[in-house]
Parts: sequence; structure tokens; C-alpha cells
Amino acid sequence: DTDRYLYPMRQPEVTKAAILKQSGHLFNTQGYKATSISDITTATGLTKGAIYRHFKNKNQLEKEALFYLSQVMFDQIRAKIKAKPTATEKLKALFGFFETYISNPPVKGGCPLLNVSTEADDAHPVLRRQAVLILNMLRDAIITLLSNGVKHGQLKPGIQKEYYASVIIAMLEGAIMMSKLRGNNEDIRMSIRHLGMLLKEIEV
Amino acid sequence: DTDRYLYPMRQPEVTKAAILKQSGHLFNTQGYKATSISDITTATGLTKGAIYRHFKNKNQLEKEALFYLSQVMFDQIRAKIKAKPTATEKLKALFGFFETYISNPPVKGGCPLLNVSTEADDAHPVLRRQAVLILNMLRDAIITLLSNGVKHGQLKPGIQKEYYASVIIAMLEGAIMMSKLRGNNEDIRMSIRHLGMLLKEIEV
DNA sequence: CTATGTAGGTACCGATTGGTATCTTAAAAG
DNA sequence: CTTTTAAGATACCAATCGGTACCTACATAG
Repeated sequence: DTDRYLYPMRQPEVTKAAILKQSGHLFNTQGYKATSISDITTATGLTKGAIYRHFKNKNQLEKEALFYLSQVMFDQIRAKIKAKPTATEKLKALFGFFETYISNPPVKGGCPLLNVSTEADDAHPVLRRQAVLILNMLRDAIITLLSNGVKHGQLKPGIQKEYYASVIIAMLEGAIMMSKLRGNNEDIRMSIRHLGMLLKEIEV
Repeated sequence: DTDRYLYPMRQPEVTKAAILKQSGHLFNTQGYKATSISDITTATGLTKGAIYRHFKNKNQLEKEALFYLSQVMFDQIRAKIKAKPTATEKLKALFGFFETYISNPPVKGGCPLLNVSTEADDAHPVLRRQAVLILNMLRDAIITLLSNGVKHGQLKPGIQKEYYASVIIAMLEGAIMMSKLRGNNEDIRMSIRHLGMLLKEIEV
């Protein structure tokens, strides 16, 4: 009775990408520990056999899914920023990206970095390292942005780039937490308003 | 053979308080879903029977433990602030409280509000409502502080209190996330430095 | 000094967890 | 057309999950 086996087309890369997308979505909405392999099998329509062929264990899947989520985020940020001519406008575009976070989230469940940060303690070294990596990437991206602004005479020379990068990220992430909890984007709007004023301080 | 049963003294309130303290600690460090009842029994030295006598299910225990954590936080904040004479100094003391968050955390595992916020989505309505409640308490406390500052001529009249409260909380929580992830309190120090400048803007 | 309520312990439940061994079969290689 | 490789399915595992029924024995009331 071979009719029982209605296998779909076999495209390993496509399958792996689908697993990462679906599991990433689940991890970001339900949490990493709270999402079971079974959750992922039902979401993907695949079986454990398929999943454990592509990932040696759940920790590895978590790590790669988090990386996938960060890639989606960074891609969208880059797309929003690229067209803007000056560092000031690029930063404003970055803020605008986060402003629509609640109403129109790029990835469901809020900011992957914020979400993973509370779960990735010393008991989950793999996930934690990946989270630190993503935070550093975001930090470096903003620092580079500020540097270019200074270089092209759009931002005041001598500004402490690490300081502003840290403050910007802290403010955005904290505001996302508040807005997500309260279910509106009032808080994030206020934080962005404040960041707009911060930006005026460092403009030439 | 009655010698096998070496029961401790029976003090229900003490027992319940111990359960809340230990489970609160575990929830805040490992996460709510990730902490099992068994984790709590080993931490307290009690059994399931004892725990389920005081809490009708795990959800209720989570809710009450979160409330306990917030109480510890608020108590410590109040203690730090009470002695200060002016609103400005009270706010500075509040910032100082968060500055030692990483090196000397009042409760292990970071800010309970921040931690629970990522886990308390729509799938956990009980926990979420409690989290919103705590956020509103913190918000209201800061707004009251600002109001008193205005009333006593220490802060500029006409300042948008909700705006500043939102910005202050967002900045502190975001900075805690970053510092916790990176394992130092550089980020939180920078955010507090920035909040200090913010404070100067609204001083008379 | 006895009776009683209840704090807390013991032993179990079905369901689910992450993970693995084995099998089937689709697709690429010859 | 045949062979081989590996993608994915199936069936299982011990351990653990939240929860419950029942029991024991301490502390209080009488």
C-alpha cells in the first residue's frame, strides 16, 4: 500500500528555511523554552525526523532561528535606511522603523533581541552568546552611522558615539517593552520624540 | 515506625512566604514557564502537597510570586528615596538604585517587570494583567514624584509628566536589558548619565 | 486528655517533553 | 534502467510535566 505515502517534493534548503521561519516565529511569540518540538512539527507540517535531520538538537535550532530573526530585522532596517541621504535622516528612519513596531511588527512577538535577552541567562550559553552578538551588531551599525555623519559634516565632531548608541538602543528597547505590555504605541512614540530631540543636540 | 516522619514546625504563613520567595527567585532567573513545580520543591525543601495547599495552580503561584518580587523592588526603592528632601534628589536616588542593578541586584535575575514582560503575552492573561499593573504602579509613582517637584517649586511647571515618566522607565529598562546581556553596568551607567542631563532640563 | 481540622507528605495519574533508531522512498548519480 | 544517497516519516524511549487523591500527624479547641 504505497498510496499512503504522499510525500511532498524534497528540497532540503527550502525545508530548513521553512523550519527556521516557523520556529523563529514560535520562539519569538511563545518563548524558546516554552516552544516544544511538537509545536514546530504542527506549525511546519513536518515530523521530528525532518527537524532533527537539519538540526542536531533544540539548542542549535534555537540559535539558528534567533539568527534568522535578527537577519529579517536587519534586512528591513537596511531597506528603510538605505535611500536616506544623510546620517540624520537615516537615524530618523531607524526610529520610524521602531515606531510601527507594535501596530505593524516586522516579526511577530516584538523585538527578538529584547525577547531573547530575558531568557538567555547563564543556563543557556549558546543562546546568550548569539544574543550578545546581535546586540553588538546593532550597536556597531549605529556607531558606524554616527561616524559617517561626523565624517560628512552632518553631526558634530567629537560626539561620544558609544554613549549615543547605547542610549538610543536602551530607549528603543525599553519603549518596545512598555508598548507591547500596554498594547499601544504611545510609549514608543514618546521615546522616539525624545530621541528626535537628542538628535538635534548632535546635529551641526 | 513514626520516626521516619520528621516534620518541621507548622507555620502556614511562614511556609507560604518561603514558597513565594523561592519561586519568585526561580521565576525571575529561569523564567516562569521554564520553572517547574519540582524546581520549587527542591528549592524550598517542601513537597507538591504543601505547595498546592497554598496555591490552587501554577498560574496563581506565578502571579503571586511576581507580586512578591514587585513588592521587594518597591520597598527597596522607597527606602532609598524616602530620606531625600527634594524631587530632584529623589529621582537621582531612583536612578542610583538602578545603577547597582547588575553588580548588586535587589532581586536576582534582573528586573522582574522586564523579565515578565516578554513572557506575559496573550497566552498568559493572568501574568500579563499583573505585569501591566506593576508597570502602572511604577509609572504612577514617578508621575507623583514629578508632581510634587512641580508643586514645591523644584521642577518647572507645565512639564509633561506622562512623557517624562515613560521616557525614564523606557531608558532604565532598556539599559538593564543591555547591561544584563553584556555582563557589565556600562550601558546602565550611560543611560543614567543621560537621565541626569534630562533632569537638568526640567529643574527650575 | 481527647477530638478535629488542616499543614504537609506520599504515591500516583495521563500527557508531554527532547531525543533516537529504524524504515520508506524520492531524487541524484552511474 | 539500476544503484545509491539522504530527506523525511514512524514508532518508540525514559524523564518530566502539572495536577490530584489520599494519608499522616501536628497544633489547636473543647
